[in-house]
Amino acid sequence: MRKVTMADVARLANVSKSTVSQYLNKRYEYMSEETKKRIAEAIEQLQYRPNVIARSLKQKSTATIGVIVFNILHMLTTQVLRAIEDMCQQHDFHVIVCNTDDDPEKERKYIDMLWAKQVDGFIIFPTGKNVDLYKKMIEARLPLVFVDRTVEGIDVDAVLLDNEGAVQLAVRYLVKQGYKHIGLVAPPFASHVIPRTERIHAFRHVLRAANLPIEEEWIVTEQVKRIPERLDALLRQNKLPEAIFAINDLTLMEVLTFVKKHQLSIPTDVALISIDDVPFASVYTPSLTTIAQPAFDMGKKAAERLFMQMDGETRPQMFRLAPKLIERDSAKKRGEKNEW
Amino acid sequence: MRKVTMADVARLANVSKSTVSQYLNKRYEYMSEETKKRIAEAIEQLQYRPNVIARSLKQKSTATIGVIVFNILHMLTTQVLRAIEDMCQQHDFHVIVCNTDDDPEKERKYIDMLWAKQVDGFIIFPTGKNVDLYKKMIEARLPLVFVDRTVEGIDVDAVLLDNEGAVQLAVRYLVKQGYKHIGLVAPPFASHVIPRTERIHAFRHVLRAANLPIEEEWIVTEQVKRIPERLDALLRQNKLPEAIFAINDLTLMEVLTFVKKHQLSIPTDVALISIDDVPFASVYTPSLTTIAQPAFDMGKKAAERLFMQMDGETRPQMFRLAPKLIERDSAKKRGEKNEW
DNA sequence: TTGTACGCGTTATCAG
DNA sequence: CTGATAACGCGTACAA
Repeated sequence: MRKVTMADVARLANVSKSTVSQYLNKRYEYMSEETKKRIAEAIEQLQYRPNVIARSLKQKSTATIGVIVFNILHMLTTQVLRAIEDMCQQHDFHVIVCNTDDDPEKERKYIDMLWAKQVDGFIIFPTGKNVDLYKKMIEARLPLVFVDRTVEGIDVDAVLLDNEGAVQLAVRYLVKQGYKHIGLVAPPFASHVIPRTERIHAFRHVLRAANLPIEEEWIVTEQVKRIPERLDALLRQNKLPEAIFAINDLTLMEVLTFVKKHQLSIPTDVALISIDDVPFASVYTPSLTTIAQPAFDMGKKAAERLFMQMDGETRPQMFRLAPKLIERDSAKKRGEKNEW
Repeated sequence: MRKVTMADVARLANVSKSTVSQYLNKRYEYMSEETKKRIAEAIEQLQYRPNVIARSLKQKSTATIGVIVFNILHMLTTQVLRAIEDMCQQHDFHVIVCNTDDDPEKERKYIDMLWAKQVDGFIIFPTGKNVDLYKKMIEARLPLVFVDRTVEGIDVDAVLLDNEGAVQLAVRYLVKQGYKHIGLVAPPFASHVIPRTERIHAFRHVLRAANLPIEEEWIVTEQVKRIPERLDALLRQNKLPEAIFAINDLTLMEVLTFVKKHQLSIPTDVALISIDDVPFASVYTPSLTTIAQPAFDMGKKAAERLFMQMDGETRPQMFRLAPKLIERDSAKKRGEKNEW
């Protein structure tokens, strides 16, 4: 059961390989109907499938891109990926997906391997720790788009959330609803994690601009699993802020764990808003007010830019996509009667 | 800036291509230190990266597998995928991911394209509608594993949830907690959707075995978006069952929407259990009792079987992985005081 | 309109 | 220990 090749088809159809090739590439302008039919029959009879690998070798294009993410289990990642895959589908491209778990070593290995595999481009959620490699990719003119994070000193297309805008949306909303004592909950500060850094930074910025007090105790940046106990401590001291802003879905979960444990009432005891529109936001009681990331748009944009790069030279650009406030009940006006 | 090839390295190192090739493949047994060094230097200087595509052509292996799923956005899919990717990472394999949206046409196209791309194997969540193609794949000895669903008449490795067991776990638990009037909520019946079919079927079976009444009105199989209204109707007629079994996460969401709308109290007004351990199960109030699918194990098993097939012949086998009851508060004993 | 011959970048074989 | 040379399967001038 040897693999059938073009030569086999040619032999059976009694023509040469090139004729078969022309046929496959629809260059039938000068081909007799008779020949076409014979080739078609031979292909059908032999169940011939062109070997794209061989073609790639010649044409220097694999119609495949590599997408390197931290963890496909994160909702944002999944959605971005889905959007990328949809775009690729339209261009008859395929997507190779790799998880780095935010480990620079894994990232390096994946980039090397996919590069060797001749992928036509990369969309990466960068760990930020392989600056030399990123530079080499750019030097080699490998189409490349960063998503979610950028890396200082790397001049490349990047598609990010407008984090400052997201924080503004959240904090201003809380303020408008009458909350003045606002806390933030985030994982530990890490300068290379752009969204986190920007959000925490913007938080201070926005509070200051609104003339609100910045209480350091209310800026909880902590290992995710230890967030509930940090909040516990605040509660014990009776120092819980009136409202909590969770900077992403992971931290939101911890806040909810805390809230549930103490049977606090939202938003009466503490109001709640978060970035990432979690799927259960509307069925939770009370329904959760969130700032949604335009995940699909981000994926779409990233893919678009990548295809533009593959089509020809473009200048690197940074795109900040707009977040969206989805108002529900968890941060309703202070003192206002809640209907749930 | 032409791509640098092995020939360039050979020229610079003053050896032949074959020697470079040997070097790369670590066949240095009879190679002089001197030569080794020269080659190493040339490679470094030229920043040479072997072209895996060319190698694949020769070796008939791409170290790449195709994974074809309905929709990467589903939690089960994401988790299975993550497990597959982890396994592949260990074998230095890559994963191409494709979404079919349960459309047989898309599925056919993807299989054809990936086949042409010479992937070394397939893991598929099959739509079930391309029987001829599946058969051709098997005929061609293409390593293949089905996940989540099987297809009648196709003799191939398949990794599935033990659906009957999952339903038993759910219903027996409800019964043990004192519930007798149990309803089921599911998307519309469709014979090729194995999990759904098996769960609905098993539900009747288990009820019968437990000598419980099978009330047709309580078996709600309906378009997901219309589920709440179906439940509304039951409620209006005062015919709501004591407990509801949602056969997956999607339907669970609809039940929760219904519950929230009417401000019903769980489990007092209606108890709730579902298949799929949604991420918010423990922070919801009350926390949700669920039947968890062993998604990671499923992915791992599928990948293992695929690698076994690639290693040599194996006999097709069906694997039924065990679900797990995660007891929380949404289906606590009828009449028992709840502490949330 | 079709066939010949060569190139794509690598590996395998076999001399030397 | 190293180097020619022939594949691998396909695309494409160029020749016929």
